[in-house]
Amino acid sequence: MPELGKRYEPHTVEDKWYSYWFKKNYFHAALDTSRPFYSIVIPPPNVTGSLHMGHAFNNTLQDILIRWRRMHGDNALWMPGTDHAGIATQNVVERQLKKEGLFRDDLGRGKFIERVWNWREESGGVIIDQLKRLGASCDWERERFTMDKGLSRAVKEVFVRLYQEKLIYRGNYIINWCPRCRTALSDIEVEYQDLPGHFYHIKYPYPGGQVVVATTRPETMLGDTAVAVHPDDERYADLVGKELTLPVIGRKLKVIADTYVDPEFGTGVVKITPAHDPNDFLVGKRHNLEAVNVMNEDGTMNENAGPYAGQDRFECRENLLEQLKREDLLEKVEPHDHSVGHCYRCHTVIEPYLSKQWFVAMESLARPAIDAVKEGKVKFFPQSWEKTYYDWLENIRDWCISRQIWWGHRIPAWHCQDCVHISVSVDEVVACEKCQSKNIEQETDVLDTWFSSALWPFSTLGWPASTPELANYYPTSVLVTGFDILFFWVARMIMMGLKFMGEIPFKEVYIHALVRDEQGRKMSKSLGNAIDPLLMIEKFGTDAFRFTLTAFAAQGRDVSLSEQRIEGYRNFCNKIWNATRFVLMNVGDFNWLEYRLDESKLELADRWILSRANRVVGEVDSAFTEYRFNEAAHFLYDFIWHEFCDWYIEMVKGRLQGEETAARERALYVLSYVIEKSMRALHPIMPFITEEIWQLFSRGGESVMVSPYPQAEERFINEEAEKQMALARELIVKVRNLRAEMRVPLKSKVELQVKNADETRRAIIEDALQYIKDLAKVSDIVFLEADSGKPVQSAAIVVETLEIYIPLGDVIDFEVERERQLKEISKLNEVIERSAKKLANQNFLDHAPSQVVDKEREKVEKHQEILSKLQENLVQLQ
RNA sequence: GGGCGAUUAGCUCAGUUGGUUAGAGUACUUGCUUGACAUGCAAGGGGUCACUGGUUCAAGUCCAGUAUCGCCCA
Repeated sequence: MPELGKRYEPHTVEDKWYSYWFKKNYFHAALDTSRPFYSIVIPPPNVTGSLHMGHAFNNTLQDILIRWRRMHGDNALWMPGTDHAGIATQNVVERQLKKEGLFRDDLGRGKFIERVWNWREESGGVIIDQLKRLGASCDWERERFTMDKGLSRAVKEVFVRLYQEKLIYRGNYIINWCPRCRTALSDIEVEYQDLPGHFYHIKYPYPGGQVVVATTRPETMLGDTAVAVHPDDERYADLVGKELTLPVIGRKLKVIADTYVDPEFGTGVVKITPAHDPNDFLVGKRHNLEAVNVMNEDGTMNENAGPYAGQDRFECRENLLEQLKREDLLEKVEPHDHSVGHCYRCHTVIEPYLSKQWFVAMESLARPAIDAVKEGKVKFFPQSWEKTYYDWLENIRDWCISRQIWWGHRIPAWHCQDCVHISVSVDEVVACEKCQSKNIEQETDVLDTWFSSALWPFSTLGWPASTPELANYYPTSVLVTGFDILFFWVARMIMMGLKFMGEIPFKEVYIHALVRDEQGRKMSKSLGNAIDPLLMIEKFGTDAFRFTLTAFAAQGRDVSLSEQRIEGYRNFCNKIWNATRFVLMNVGDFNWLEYRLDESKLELADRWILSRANRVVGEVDSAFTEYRFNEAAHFLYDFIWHEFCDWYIEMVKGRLQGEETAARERALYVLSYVIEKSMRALHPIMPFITEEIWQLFSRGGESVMVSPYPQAEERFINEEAEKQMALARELIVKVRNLRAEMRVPLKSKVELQVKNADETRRAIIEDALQYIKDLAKVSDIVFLEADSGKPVQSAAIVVETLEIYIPLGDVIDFEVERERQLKEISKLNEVIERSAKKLANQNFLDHAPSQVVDKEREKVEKHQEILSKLQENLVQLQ
């Protein structure tokens, strides 16, 4: 057997095994129908992206599930890929062009798109390599891109079918416009932020008077086409029907009555700007008002803004206010906080803007999606997200899917230049389907990137063709994602899956929280608190990093990450490494796989650790089933470090150094068994170190990755051994404690005199004799008769009502001993008092289940016995 | 304004369906170059489970309210 270094060096190990797995083709899920199918589609990261904490967390959890199910023998497919990320990618390439002094218009659409593809070839998909460093066991052969031929075909197919069913329509509506990206956005792509602003009270004159109108966006007044009051507002009853003059522009504005106006708010008079406010737009429809657009696409004012044409919208605001002030039309300015929408891609202030866009009618798609979750066809973990999901779908609004950018799926619609008819088709249209004119042009808008993402679970499997992949891997088993894209993605996938596959896209959804910094703040570039996952991998190794994320993945809680924690789990890797190193140093020629274990010869420590090991793997397995990742991680951590290393290894050292070969070999067998089994159990979380170590113990096994996930072997579960070991451990801890407090040097061994031990416990102590001697530095244990007194110059401990004297000779400090006893006594008193109070309560006796009452009685009896012994000891000290 | 969630040790967090003396990591104190590991070992200190009230034989856990913080929606 090879010798290991003192430290675990992650990097050599990681590269080695990842390429080994790759060569062995373990990542690939072949269509083999003999095994149960398990599938996950990756939330496709942006092709422009590089791995951040959110990705690392999300993909670690997916990899755990996939590796776990693969080891269970499932035909496990993890479908990878990237998203073309329309706006984000276009921005990246535009920034490059800018450095060359170019704009996209300088290239033209065709050349620009070519350039984006080139960029994608060269630097896109960096994140794929980063996922590999994370250990992701995706089926890379099947990697997809949302702009692939196949996926593009799916997008067109869906568009055409929805259009034919009149679920996609085109129309003039108020949408959210980003003047920087120069495109429309959907409602959910706008992020609202409460910002301090102003309420401007502006006077609108009319012959014989004026009314005061309050607004937060004065520049939009240039597009006012009416002023509204509430029909029941008596203050303004005689104003309705009058004509006002819009300052600056001079346009005549009718005063209308509409219940939309809240008389309590502001002055009770509202300016109506149908082209720049969604509510005003609706008022405009009701009252047949003209909609005057005063802005250009880039956020500057257009010719309708009169003297302000050409100015930026915010510059215009300032200048306009100046003018109003000069003309005494600005009554007052009040501070006013309001919620301002920002572009989720570039954070520019969004402008509600009237324009012609394409929409998906959502209502009929939403209903089945609601039902699917209500009927339990799709289950959410944690379940609490269902409510948020219902709320959104029940109040859903139509989805604006057209974007005025170039990079994306161009809408498959052709406008006839002669008869205005729109021909929508999957295939290129060469002649208008209505008038056969060849004078047609394809729609220039592209689709919202999320439109193609919504199809991901089936488009990646080959839809619209009916492929065997689709037949077997759809619906997928689980979707793992963050709550931030519940609406963007999860809900839309469910809708599209039901619509086009007639079936849900995934059976379960595990929704995880956000990774935050140690102070619980969102990680962001601007805050400078982002931790780079690759740096962490560099510094501490992939396994330590993955384990940290897993250990903190409690359902419904954010993950607060700090380097210190990763360091802690790096130490765990090292601990595992050194436990292995220890075993290998002792193993020699012994081959545990050929060893025939005589279970009847197993010692107490063996029986105990085998019981614990088997119990733990069962617990870990069921934790994974319920997505309790943090518990799985903690079970393994505690077992390996605090049971196996701290106790078992310490307990077998004597045997390993001893002369008796049979005892030595049994210990080596158990050590090997536990390590090998633990490595398999731990592999989904820490793929690399487990492979490295498993290979050493499997003696020519292929890979831990394709070995069976460990199951609890019932015959090893041994409650008796666990109880016995608990007594031995308590005894050892108490002796150590006493030695520490009395400052007994490690080199001087102490004798234990156990008084009044019944046969059972005497047997346990005798079984554990060597462990007690080794771990508590005890020279010998003698059993005293019931009536024997306490030896002079001795301390005493009570373990499970067993009284144990420890003669210390000169070393004894009676003051310390007295304090020790007093402390124990007061602790016990508290416990007894609490129980006694319960038992004195007749209601408790009447109502509580009898086991609970019995337990309480036993507790009091036992503790009282201990207490009286402690008190006796105390008396003898005085 | 509506909804959701959080509040447990100095810090970061676990705590299943109510039932042992509320746990972990980290930090802290003390002692250890123990033949696997100082990225370590042993021992220890540290908590009015945010607050108020209620339900219950029994509440960190269930209910109501209050406070503070966070997120989503309008």
